[in-house]
Amino acid sequence: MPDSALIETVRDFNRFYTNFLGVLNRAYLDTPFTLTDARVLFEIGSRNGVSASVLTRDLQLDAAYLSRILKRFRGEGLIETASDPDDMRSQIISVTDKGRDQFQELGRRSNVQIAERFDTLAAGAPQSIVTAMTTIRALLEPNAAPPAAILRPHRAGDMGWIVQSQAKAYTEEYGWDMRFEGLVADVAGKFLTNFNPAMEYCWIAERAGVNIGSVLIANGGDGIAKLRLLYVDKAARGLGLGKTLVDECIRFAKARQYRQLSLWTNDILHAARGIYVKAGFRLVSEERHCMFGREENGQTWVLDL
Amino acid sequence: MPDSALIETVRDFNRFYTNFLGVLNRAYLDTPFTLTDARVLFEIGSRNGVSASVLTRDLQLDAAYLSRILKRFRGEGLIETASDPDDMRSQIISVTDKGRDQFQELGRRSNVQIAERFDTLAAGAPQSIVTAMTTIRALLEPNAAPPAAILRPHRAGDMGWIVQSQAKAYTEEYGWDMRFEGLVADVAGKFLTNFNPAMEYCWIAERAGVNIGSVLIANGGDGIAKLRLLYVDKAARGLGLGKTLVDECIRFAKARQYRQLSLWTNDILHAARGIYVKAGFRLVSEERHCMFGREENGQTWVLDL
DNA sequence: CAATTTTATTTGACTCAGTCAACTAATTGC
DNA sequence: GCAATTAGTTGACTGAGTCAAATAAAATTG
Repeated sequence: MPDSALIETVRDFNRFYTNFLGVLNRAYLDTPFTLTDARVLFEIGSRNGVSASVLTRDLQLDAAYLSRILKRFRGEGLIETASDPDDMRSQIISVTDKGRDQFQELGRRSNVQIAERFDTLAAGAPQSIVTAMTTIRALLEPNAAPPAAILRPHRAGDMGWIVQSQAKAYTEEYGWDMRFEGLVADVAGKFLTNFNPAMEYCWIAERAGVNIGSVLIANGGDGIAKLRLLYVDKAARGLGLGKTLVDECIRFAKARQYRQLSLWTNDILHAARGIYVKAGFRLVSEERHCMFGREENGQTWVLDL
Repeated sequence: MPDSALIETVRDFNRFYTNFLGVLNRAYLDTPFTLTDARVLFEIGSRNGVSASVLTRDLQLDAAYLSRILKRFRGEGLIETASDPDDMRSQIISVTDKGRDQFQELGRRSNVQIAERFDTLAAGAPQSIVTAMTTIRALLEPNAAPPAAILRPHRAGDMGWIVQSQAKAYTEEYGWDMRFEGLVADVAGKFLTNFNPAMEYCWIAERAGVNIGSVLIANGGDGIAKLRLLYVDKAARGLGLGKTLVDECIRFAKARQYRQLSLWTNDILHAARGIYVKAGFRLVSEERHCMFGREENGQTWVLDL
């Protein structure tokens, strides 16, 4: 549950941006088109044939209202419609040359309007605004074009991200206290301070510029590799990402000729344990503990390589 | 003149956000109020007396239309108006208790709506979105006053944020390597693992739901308090926040009857050192080192309490 | 396979958000 | 002192958008 300060900031921004858009959208008063007219024409012009019911759905418009807009556009020669041979109820709408000229003219006016508004801003401000807009768009609409997750090596700040994300997630999901965050920070700190790139590695899973998972291998000595800080963000679970991260660890451990891969987990982390079992790990010890405020069952698993 | 790719991105974002706001604003259909009603009531409720002409200007509304809204609100007992003694044409509008209850209810519904929408997002996404929104707002409206920063105690994830932010900032600003992040993680981990709330504390500076600074006090034994991990985000510098954080540390250390406050810094951190000097710290030792990849001059400062 | 339900689209009737013009009262500026 | 402007209100009106009912076509059900 996002905290109230965050929610208040979103609402404040929404009020601000409603006014901002209101000023921009009033420009349509200089044309015979309403904002809705423009949205419809633009959507038709951006697609290669589209049905009215699809427009109704995507633009959240009343079907009767859309019908009237389309009738008017047909009358003005901006669009043409043809019956859909696959569904005689339906019509396929496309834009005419005249219509394309019109929405391109609307586009030019909109471009000029934004250019004028942005010319008044400080140097560099437009680029920063666009970067921020892209961030908001990508985060609010992650499924729009779900880019593939990639695995990459860690870089500055990622250990902090691991600490923050796991602390928040496990405090919320299991009620663990700050000592858990302390332990994760300690593990992360030691990993970085003593990092040996020949035998150790950290993978970060990232999607659309946002971190969504992690795992690291540390050298435990005596030919034993330690798999640590496996984590998949709630929003990215169920996609096999955890398995991918563990598989990558096993591959790395074998390539570096470790003789064994070892890990400590808590049995309450069911999804993770399922991955370990399927990967061939065996349980070698377990003990009850209260390290994080709740009584848990810690377990050590190993995989012979 | 901003380039066409930038303009196109702005327009694309505006189309997206128009739809996003359209979905949010439709929530008002569950109340007898229109979106404009809500905007008016909210604006009146957020100010300590306001005139109709000011509302007309700030909300970009037709004066006749606003007049009707206000008449209806008066009829429903949501607002009350009084003549302005300085201008008998003008009226000062204020919200009644009933009106305040009403817009607080609208606010609650809006909060729930946004909370539900944001709960579906990836961990960290709400924070990133809010940061981006704050950036857009500040750049499009440079004359608006930034919201006040607050200091609060740490909670789950904050140590991770400290590690991440300082690692990114100092890698970028000074080229320090991962061992710096390792050290910060180690300090943070030990602080949490051994946390003693009677003698230790961590302050997080937050603005509009976004973390912007930190500092912590750890018990170094022998009556010595250690000031650690002082940090102010680049976007919040120059406002005296660092001094505020240090002052809070000194106050806490004195209240807990430590005999001395000690800290280790690097002289390249000029702003921080300036704060320490002004606070009365004295330099007791310094040594060249290469702990983070670059040759730096580490310094230990102390303040007798 | 026929009957029923659902979907796509259109048209009629209607609501009401918002605009424009004209008005009164008060203030400002020359 | 008077003309111009501002603050606010009311009357009349436009048109964006909604709701219901209609026809035609497709999908579903028994």
